[in-house]
Amino acid sequence: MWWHRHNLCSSRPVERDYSSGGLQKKVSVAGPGTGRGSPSVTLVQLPSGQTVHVQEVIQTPQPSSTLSPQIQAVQVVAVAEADDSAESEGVTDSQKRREILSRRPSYRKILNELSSDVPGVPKIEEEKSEEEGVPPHVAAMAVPTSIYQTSTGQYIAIAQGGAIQISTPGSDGVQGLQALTMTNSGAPPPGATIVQYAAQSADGTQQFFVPGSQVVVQDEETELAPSHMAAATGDMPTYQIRAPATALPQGVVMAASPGSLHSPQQLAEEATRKRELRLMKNREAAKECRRRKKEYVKCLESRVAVLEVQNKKLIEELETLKDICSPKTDV
DNA sequence: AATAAATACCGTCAGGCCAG
DNA sequence: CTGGCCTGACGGTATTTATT
Repeated sequence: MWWHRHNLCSSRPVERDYSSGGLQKKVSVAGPGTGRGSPSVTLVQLPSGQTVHVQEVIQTPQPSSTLSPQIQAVQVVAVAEADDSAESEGVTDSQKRREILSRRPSYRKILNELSSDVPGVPKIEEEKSEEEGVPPHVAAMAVPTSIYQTSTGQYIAIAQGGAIQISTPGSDGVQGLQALTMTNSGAPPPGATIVQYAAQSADGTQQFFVPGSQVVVQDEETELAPSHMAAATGDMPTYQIRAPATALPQGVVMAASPGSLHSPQQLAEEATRKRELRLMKNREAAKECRRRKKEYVKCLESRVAVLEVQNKKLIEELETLKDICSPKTDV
């Protein structure tokens, strides 16, 4: 069990919720004292119910150490104070809590600030690393206008210029990345099939039928269109992109180009598509955010370890100096 | 082995922040 | 001002650990 004050430099009231599996364990931190020149004292409520005073102490610059002048240490100066019920009651309501809570700098910012102070601390890259989701790969090839995720977890991105990108997320990143360019920029014939795509990858064969602006992406498990499935074999996943029919099976993602919306149904479909896209992006963002948070916590924990060692050394040094300055006098 | 508790992880929502 | 990004909060499931 661990708990931190995440933003060591923050003077705002924060509340940490280390909930897990429906059980909530909270560390409530009330606002620090208002005294400017003196160290600010903060009330911290531990999961056990104990309330402690936490005093923030500005570290003095130590050129020979790994500390930076901005870094604040957290010092527990009193333990087991009686609970302030009024204070804890005030934060139970979700609405009130949201009002109390305020934004803190992102983990990337915080960690980068730390890393600029401490050479040993690695920075969080501004760009996503290669093992992160689809967007980096998509952006590397073409700016996508539509991104779809199939029920099998594969991503399909269709760019403005007609490039189609298929990616299969694997355990350590996106695998089986493939791309093709549409050649049917002219008037599409009535019907579904315009472009067929079949690619042999490590995962198997993939097929695509691209009918102009409005497309349907689906996999083999939900529905098959035998007339278009020239190369569909076995259990290999198959996607079909074609003009939308009437009813869509579960798992089908509808898409329409923004310029061709007419009926309320199309508007609803567009809204659904936008929502799906937003959810997908947010999903990826949440993953990335959690990864950064983990990295940040690791960084803090390593700093704690370093500071503990340093503290120990300083105490030993102090004891040695004491012995030197005041040698025992035998009586 | 069965069960409970703890922990880890995920997707979604809400809302603040910020560049354009 | 707005759209996109980021992240806390929440509720859910899966996995691990402790207890009986």
